[in-house]
Amino acid sequence: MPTMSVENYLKAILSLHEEGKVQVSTTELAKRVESTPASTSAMLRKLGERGWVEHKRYHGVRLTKSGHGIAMNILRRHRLWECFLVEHLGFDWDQVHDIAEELEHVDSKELANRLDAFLGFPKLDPHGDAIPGPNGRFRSVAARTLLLDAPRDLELIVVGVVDGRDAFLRHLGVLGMSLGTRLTIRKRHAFDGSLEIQFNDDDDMQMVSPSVCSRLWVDQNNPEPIIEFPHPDDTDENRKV
Amino acid sequence: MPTMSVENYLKAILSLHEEGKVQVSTTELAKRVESTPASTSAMLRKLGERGWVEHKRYHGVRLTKSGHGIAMNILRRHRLWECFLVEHLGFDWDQVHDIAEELEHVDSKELANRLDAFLGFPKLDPHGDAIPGPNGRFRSVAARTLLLDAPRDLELIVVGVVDGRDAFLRHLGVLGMSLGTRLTIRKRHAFDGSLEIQFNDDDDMQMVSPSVCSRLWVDQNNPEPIIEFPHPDDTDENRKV
DNA sequence: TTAAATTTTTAGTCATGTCTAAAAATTTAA
DNA sequence: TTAAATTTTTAGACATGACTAAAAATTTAA
Repeated sequence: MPTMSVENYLKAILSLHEEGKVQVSTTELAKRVESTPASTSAMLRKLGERGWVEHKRYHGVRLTKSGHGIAMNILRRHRLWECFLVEHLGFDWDQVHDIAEELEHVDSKELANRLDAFLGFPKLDPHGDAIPGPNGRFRSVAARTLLLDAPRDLELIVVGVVDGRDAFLRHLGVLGMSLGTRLTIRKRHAFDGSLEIQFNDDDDMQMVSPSVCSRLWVDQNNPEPIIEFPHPDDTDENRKV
Repeated sequence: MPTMSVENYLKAILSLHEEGKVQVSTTELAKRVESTPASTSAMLRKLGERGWVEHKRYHGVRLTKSGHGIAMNILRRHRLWECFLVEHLGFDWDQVHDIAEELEHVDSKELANRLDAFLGFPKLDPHGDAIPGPNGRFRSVAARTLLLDAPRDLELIVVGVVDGRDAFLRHLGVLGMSLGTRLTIRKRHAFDGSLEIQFNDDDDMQMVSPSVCSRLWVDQNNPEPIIEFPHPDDTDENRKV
């Protein structure tokens, strides 16, 4: 039932959450959706009334369970369409964003699920971002992926090294990483393949070279999303395709 | 640039034109777009101002060249998406209308053209309706199609009979058909495969059995649409895919 | 801690597109 | 041809979602 405008606001709040902001400020959100703080303020009141965000005047918003669910769904559809546009229609990965921005609002669970199946249940979109499953959660990574191959926006934990030489382990120490470090890939730089990593313990960002990333095993850290919301009857297992 | 609402009105006017109405009345149009005559009246004023329809107060509307072009484009996208949904996502042909109704408004010529190519430049959608090409005109039928295999909504001309027996030719006479008869398929009945045919000379409708349809050769009658509008630089030949 | 700067909200408009009710124009029928 | 019925348009509201300008609250700095 939410309008396109509402969906865009919820999606923008989600993306700011994903960037580490727990409370999202009105001005920040306005910038993200390309509107004014005044319009955003009005919208936040409405989103609050409908139970999609928690909003304390002058103190920013955060998504509620149901708001988070809606936003994850938009993100899912956006990224599935991006896959389709690149893999099947031959668009370049940098041309598809605006079109997916429109397609994502086409409202049909059935459509998203069938498209998902048609694409072979991809875990990553063409930009290397994680695609939420039909339950509104990011899909699990196959245990022990190389950091280099892991999806963006998913909290990971370092579980092993490919290369046990002292020099490499010392270098890891310099980067502030070790076994057990919790981190999230935030950006892939196409130019040299390096990743921008967020360390989840202190929220620091760090650039990591592809040669380091290809020597680290990671696994998905938290099966539960920060805010829990999935309905018991809407899991990966009993999806209707 | 037109809004979703405008697109829906133009599409509805087109479909009424296709059903033989030269001038479309406000009430009729209101019924088709599921709004009130008052809202429709207001919209018609706007469509007139923008040059998409010709509207004389109290006397109905008809599409202008540019309005016709826009409407044909929506129809094209609608039918291409229906093809995609049925052929690639495995929907039943009777489930796809509402979804295509949303997808058709996603505004990208590039997307439509690539989708068209992906689908193999189909001439018919899953309901047997003709799909307009990128130039905004229905595509030509391959010369001498069986009437049974011809697309809907395209003016055809009877050019031959498969079966020359007297009995068949007499039956044709009873139906009011002969070589040179101009007609348009308006509906396919899934139940028995019979077609509802509109005779373009007198606007009469007639039900024709599939056994008759499979014995008649037809060709496309008028390469030009009733209202001419294609731009010289936007033809089937120089399409960008 | 108080004044200045910043952020957020409210107030008031505007555009789009919808509606109902009433008025105006046209068509139909007596 | 005039009255009745129908169709179409206008008038006046309303909802959504955007904007600018101004007021209120909060944060920062002196």
